Amino acid sequence: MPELPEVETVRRGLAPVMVGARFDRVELRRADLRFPLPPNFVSRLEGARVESLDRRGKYLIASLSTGESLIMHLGMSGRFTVEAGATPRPGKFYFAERAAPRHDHVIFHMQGDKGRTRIVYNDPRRFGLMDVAGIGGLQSNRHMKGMGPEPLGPSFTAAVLAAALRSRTAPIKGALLDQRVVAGIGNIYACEALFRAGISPRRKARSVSGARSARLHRALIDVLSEAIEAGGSSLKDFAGSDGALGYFQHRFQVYDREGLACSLCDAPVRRIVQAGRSTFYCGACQK
DNA sequence: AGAGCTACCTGAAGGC
DNA sequence: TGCCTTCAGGTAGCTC
Repeated sequence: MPELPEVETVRRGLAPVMVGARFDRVELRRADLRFPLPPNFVSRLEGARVESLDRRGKYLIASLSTGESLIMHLGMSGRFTVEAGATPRPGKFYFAERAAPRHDHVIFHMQGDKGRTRIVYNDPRRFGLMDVAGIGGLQSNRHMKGMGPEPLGPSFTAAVLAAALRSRTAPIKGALLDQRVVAGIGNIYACEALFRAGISPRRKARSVSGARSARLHRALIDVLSEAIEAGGSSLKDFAGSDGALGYFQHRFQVYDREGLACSLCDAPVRRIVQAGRSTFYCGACQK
């Protein structure tokens, strides 16, 4: 489901109920997401207070009062829902309230100043993950290690982007999906940024330098910023944790628009497969 | 080291 | 209606 803008939207939805609140109880429906949850997952969280909720690439990171960090990734189909109020009794009432509890895998019962909330993690495909990094262990965590710069942070410059692309002979589209080049880009925003920059997704990554890399750098920042402002993109059932739908999908210029007219030149948008994934682009506008 | 491929898992949508 | 195939916002882990 989510790329950087969607994860940021989720973060903004969760922060008000998580930060400052305490894990009163952690309910595991199943402990095998993409990976098995780490040892003592529940006991490491219960009783801890959330000091802050941050995002790194497509990961959410809750810093805990214990000094440990809870790391969360939504995979393709992960979703958080916030429910206010006291924990309902299991049974009819609970299941009547939620549409599809079948894939509710982890439930955080939070106790905050203003009352109790349930934060429900639902993930049909179970490509998402949760991990806990020990004190001081966040940077060396297997999921954090080697991740590229934050595209909306100060360390992501056109020169940094060009340097990361310099040694690569494979197509630029695939390089953008490599989280070591820049963090948080997925299939949608890779396609959209390349369109905005007028760069063919088939072009060798190392030939994206100079003015081209500057355009791509700008396009990545612009498209991600605009998507965050729009609350992300809602495909299928993606919604922010408050249930609100993002609307950036209405502004896609190429993604999922095969055969439709390019917004710049009217040529039909093409779809090709690169590294096993759909790429959408305008053959006339992108060189 | 880089690049390509498979695998993980479920559900939706389309063809017949 | 139902069966089958294809596709989906990600990424780890394997080969070459």
